[in-house]
Amino acid sequence: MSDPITKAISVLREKGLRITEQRKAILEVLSKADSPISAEENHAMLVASQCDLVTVYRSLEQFVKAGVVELGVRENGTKVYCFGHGHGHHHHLTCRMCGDSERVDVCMKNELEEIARGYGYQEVTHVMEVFGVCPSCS
Amino acid sequence: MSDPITKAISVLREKGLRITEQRKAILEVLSKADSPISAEENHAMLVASQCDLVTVYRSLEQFVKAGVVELGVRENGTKVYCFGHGHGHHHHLTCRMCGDSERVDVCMKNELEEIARGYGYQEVTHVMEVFGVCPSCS
DNA sequence: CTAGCCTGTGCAAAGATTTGCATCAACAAG
DNA sequence: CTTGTTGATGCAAATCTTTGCACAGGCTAG
Repeated sequence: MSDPITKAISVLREKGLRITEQRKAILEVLSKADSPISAEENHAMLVASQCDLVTVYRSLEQFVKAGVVELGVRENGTKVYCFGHGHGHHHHLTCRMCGDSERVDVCMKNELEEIARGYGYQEVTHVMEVFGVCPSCS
Repeated sequence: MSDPITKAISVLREKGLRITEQRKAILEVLSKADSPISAEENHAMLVASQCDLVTVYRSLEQFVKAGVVELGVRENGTKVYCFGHGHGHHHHLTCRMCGDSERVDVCMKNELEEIARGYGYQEVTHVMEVFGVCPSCS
């Protein structure tokens, strides 16, 4: 049960999503990546590209909605995905040269929600990504 | 000189960028918008679509690099642009229903740079967007 | 185990954004 | 004002992502 994939699958089941070979393969790829990856990269890493690229896009979107996968953005706007690894919401510090990334646990969630409430906004969410040049690339 | 367009133009000149009719038109549209807008929206608002959509994409990108325009992201990943209005770096609280947005002057710039430096990262930048449902839409 | 419902998948096509390349024109120098 | 350099533009095409639709297959109830 400590296996992140097994865990993700049970969460998906709870949410009423179906477990298919394609989705298992996509999760498999995600668990092997050590940095957040895009839908295309995920598809390329599937053994023998066993499923359609469109399915990867759609599945990742579902995983994010279900809360088992975290969504991020590259500096150029590309969406990237990674496992939450139990920490849930978090952010990344990504190298704009090599794409490597570090987990950043700082977050202004609370401050932001307070400010938003000040403007009368409800259901507040946010996206944040940090970019730089890592030691190896500078 | 208090005119944001005139100001933007002089900055662009300083940076060695050329001032064309197309770019002036794009800045004009940007100055009229009261919320950040996408490249496509900007193009649609150009009188008689006087320039190619591709040019709008490229020009906005240049404006961001030159620092006269701020880049944001919608919740679905679309890039949006707005004038910095002299406040320079800032963020937005955007309604996910109607697209209206408020300027948010809170920013963790300093904390983030410190953290990034802790990992040995240089040239740190970040993107942050806050989303919610505004009073009129809820 | 079987049947049926309804989600998930693949294909095709639309839509959004980026890139390559030849031509055009802004700007600096003379 | 004229000219040359070099960045900017438009068109076409490639790339990335989303959407529509018919069919296949996961899961629940019997």
